[in-house]
Amino acid sequence: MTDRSLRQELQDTGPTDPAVDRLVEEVIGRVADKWTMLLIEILTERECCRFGELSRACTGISQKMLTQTLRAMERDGFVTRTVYPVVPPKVEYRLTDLGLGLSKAFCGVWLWAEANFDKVECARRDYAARNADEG
Amino acid sequence: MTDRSLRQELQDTGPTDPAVDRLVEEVIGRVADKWTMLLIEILTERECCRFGELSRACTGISQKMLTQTLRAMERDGFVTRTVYPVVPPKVEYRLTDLGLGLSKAFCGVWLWAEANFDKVECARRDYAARNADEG
DNA sequence: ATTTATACTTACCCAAAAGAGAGTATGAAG
DNA sequence: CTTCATACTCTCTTTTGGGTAAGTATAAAT
Repeated sequence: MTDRSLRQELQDTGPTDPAVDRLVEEVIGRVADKWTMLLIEILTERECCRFGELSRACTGISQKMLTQTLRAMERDGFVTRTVYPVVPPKVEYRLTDLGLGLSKAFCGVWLWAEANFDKVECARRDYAARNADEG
Repeated sequence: MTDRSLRQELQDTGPTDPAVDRLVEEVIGRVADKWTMLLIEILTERECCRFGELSRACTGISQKMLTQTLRAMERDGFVTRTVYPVVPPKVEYRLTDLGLGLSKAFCGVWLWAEANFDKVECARRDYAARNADEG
């Protein structure tokens, strides 16, 4: 894809109504979040997860953040939350179609990150070196 | 793309070295940010922008945040910053190849958001209604 | 009777993020 | 001599993010 066609693809999606713009940006702001992206990736790979499983898979997340992020994802329609009335409690999370669509959209970002994280590291080293000399 | 092939596409990218995982997640954490995404989109559409132009295009951003985000983007190698030694100052920002690649990766997310923000709104209404009754 | 397991919820706290607003440099225009 | 333009930078304050730890419910296992 060329720069030109990319620019067009972004512009051809509509007459960019400012109200729609705000809504789109709100959704982006909500979804462009590390934990949300990670959880969506995990749920894409494992399909169906209990709370504890997600907790173990999502390295570094606290219980609080996990609960909080999952609730937000449920509210936004990305996951379903199924509570089994047993003791001890059992709750299963799985992606909805909407969540799966988001997962596909994120896929490109993950692939880009996997392919380019080394370039980012390089850029940081260069920047640091440049600023040590001249800055 | 089916669920199955998406899962495979995510898994086929390598033996998932935990060290690489952490680096990838760090980059994602850095890049999955509302302002970064917005600025990359604006710079994709306009190609070359001065500070003030970005400030006007990126509704709601403060000067401080704009400077800060642009610096981080420069450090990570997504934009170049060209300073013209004139008065009043003139500084131009434009995407690097790396930044353009990221822009393409984000493209899917923007298109998804434009196509699905209404479904998210729906989901939120449903969730609120459900919790008003039963919660 | 006590422990265990699970998925939370609540309360408290700190650090980091982010906004507001003033200050800076400087040459040209009036 | 004052004003203006631009792209910051600095300081101060508020807001948010996110961690820790304790509490809850309850049936089954010991």
